[in-house]
Amino acid sequence: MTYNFTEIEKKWRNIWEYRPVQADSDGKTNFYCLDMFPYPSGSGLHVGHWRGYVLSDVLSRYKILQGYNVLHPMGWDAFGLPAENYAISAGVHPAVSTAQNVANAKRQLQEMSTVYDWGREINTTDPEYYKWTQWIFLRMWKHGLAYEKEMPLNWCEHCKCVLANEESTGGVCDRCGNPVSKKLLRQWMLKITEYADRLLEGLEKLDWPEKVKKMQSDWIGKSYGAEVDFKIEGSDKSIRVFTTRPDTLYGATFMVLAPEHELVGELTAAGRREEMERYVRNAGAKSSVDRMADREKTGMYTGTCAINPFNGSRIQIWVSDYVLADYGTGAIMCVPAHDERDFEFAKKFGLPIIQVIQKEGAPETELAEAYTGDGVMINSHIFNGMKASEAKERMAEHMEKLGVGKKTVRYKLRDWVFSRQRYWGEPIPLIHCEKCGVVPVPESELPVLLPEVESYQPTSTGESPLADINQWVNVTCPQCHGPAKRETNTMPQWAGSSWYFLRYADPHNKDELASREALKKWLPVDYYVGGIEHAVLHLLYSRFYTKFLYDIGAVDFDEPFTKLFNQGMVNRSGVKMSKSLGNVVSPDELVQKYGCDSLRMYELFIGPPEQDSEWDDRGIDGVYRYLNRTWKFVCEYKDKPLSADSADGVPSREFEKLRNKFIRDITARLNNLTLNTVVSGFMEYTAKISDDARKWGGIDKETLETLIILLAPFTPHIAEELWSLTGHGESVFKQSWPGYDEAKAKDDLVTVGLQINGKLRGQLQIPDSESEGAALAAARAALSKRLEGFRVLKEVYVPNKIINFVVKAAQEE
RNA sequence: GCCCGAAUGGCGGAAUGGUAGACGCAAAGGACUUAAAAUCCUUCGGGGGCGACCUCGUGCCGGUUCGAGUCCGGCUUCGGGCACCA
Repeated sequence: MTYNFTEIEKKWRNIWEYRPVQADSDGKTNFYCLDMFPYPSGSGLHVGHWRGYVLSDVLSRYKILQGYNVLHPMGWDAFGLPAENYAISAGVHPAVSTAQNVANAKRQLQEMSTVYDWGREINTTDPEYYKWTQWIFLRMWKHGLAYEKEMPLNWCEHCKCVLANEESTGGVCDRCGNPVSKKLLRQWMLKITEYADRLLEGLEKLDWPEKVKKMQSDWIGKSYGAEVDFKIEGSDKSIRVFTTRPDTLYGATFMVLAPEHELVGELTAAGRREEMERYVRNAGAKSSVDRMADREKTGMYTGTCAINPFNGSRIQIWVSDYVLADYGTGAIMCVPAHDERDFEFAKKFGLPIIQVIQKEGAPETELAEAYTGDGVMINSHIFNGMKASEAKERMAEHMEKLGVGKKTVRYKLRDWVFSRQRYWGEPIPLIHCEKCGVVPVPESELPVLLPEVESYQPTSTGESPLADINQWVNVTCPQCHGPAKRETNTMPQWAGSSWYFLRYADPHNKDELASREALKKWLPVDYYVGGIEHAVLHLLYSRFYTKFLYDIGAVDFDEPFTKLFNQGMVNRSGVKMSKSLGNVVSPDELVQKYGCDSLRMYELFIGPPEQDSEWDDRGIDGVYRYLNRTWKFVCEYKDKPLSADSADGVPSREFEKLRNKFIRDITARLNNLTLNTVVSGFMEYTAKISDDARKWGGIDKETLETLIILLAPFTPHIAEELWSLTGHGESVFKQSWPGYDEAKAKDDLVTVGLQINGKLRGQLQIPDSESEGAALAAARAALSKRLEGFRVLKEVYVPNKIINFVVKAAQEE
């Protein structure tokens, strides 16, 4: 009587394929449980991927048993650099390698027996799918959200491609880890900044980890301040700056322009031009990494001055690369007394420092460093004596009155660089006509198919490989029918994943991205499971897309994911599993050796789901042994109900109590998603009822069958087989999640800890309903020896928990 | 530099302010076996005692409380995010 998992798992996988475990009837509450879909890499899935998928599968199966109508789909994010880079390194066409990788990953997922609805499988590289990816882009273009711009962009020489701001972290390419440089290119941009405020406000109502919300709001980076105009001496022009500290305006003793600022050439005095050009060129050539690593301030005086609009003093205009061209106005007013960077710059170049805020009670001495705290205004004319925090508001109003500035708001968020110079992506459905300019491909002609080519290697020129395919590039203009050329850049990997969750609701629709009805039924996503690495990429882009689709009336909700859960990574030797480190554990062998149920349960047992965990090859033995014991236990006792001798009812009441308690605990733990403790709970409970069954020579049917149902979401095969062995013809997933009765879960006797001065000194078993007086009397008796010679100052009684005597030695009095 | 987390046995980890170390791994001893594997039983934070027991113990220093792994203040170390955003 051994547990033959190979046979059992094979058997049920086959049966489930014909009769998928999927809730189907209407009239139930709908529940949309979604995994972040993977890009199908060549190395397949490892045990780290399984972690999230097991979690969402357990949750889906639990909801099915609770009677929900569950949508749990899966698909493939198959366009983009990772897929293309893999294809290039493997020397095969991306379409071929992608298809292979999808097939392999799908096989792995099916070996997990996840309840994915494969009838809804989607693939971002399917023309029927990317037709709608292109459609959304066209709608954005028509609404003025997509625009073309030539500007210095993040360029990765290794990927030979531009990167979005979000894809360049710490000056390094998010994809390949190589340094990013700036390159002047004409690119398509999406005006995500137009949604900055709504993307920020929308976070409030989301049930997401605080960490992710914070990362998004930091990324959007809203700051309140003022724009101020500084007149240029000897010119009628002025320089506009953005500052969050209008209260420090009297302390502005110089200005700095970014090297890329448009006025740099004009303001540079004749004798300094050559040197300035050199400085600007050097600054532009620095990679982002160098620019950040090399924090020593450099800069050059233009030879021109501006006028401080409040006190009329002449202040020098400098150029330095510590000012960013693409934030604010690309120019700043510098208040060295109250800004660390300005202080450093002023010290280095001998520029004046005027303190305008004094820390309350601090002596009036020269500043050794910038003071950035609050305080009282000094050297600020009529504002002297005011608190700086209040002066901020007053002075902003004052400058509005004088007409030299106005209150404003700025964001760190930049527009989204949306075009890529690579082959393996959705073609951007636009046409460049010499006469008509940029013309959209008519919606009726979508999708614009990605042409089949022999050579898809990236070029270094900043142009897509598609530019070489003349017969594809050259078209007639849809408007004037004259000669025109297709846009040859493709969309970034994020395009297809920014809306895929909508398509699952209605994956085969040929007329719309999804029908109103289907969207209404399923969206927004109730539960979204995935890694934290997409905190500001995919999750921000998806929210932007959803808000746009809401605005054009395509969907009637404006946040796509109601609840987000980030599962922790699975590490090995303290580092992330990755193919390049060679520390990847493949689930395939483990399934072969221990079975899918064991691996599923071990993935949960390994640690708290939201925390990173360390993979231990031997740990899986524990759950494997547990499942074997459970198997033997059920098989041994399925035909041994409690005998008639136990008619006094004691054993069945005991089982009833244990059962109700366990259902209560497991349900609570499942709702909390503390799934590691669910597994330990099963181990303890099964051991306990096995012992009792042995003790009494049997176990009641309900207790045995409840165990099987409760196990079903976690270890579906063994549960289904045991369910069948206990004489049921219908799937265990047609059962209902068991309820419990709090009254029946109650213990008659409770164990109470006995303490003296907070230290444990004994235990006491008392009836649950014992009165406080009786409990204290019993406790006093139990500790009588220890209490001798002490005076009891206080007795603390916490029912069902603890009795504490606060005492003092008699002779101390 | 700024902003988040985290710190508990040999290891993964458990513990609504109430009996710290559940559950599992590893290790040691035993049973079964010709033997091994598998399985089952026992032990398993440190120190002390023949012993029922005593004592110390949740990164460090303080505080609140009858009682702190848990709450508060100040550190240390590690991990993550952002990083010249004016």
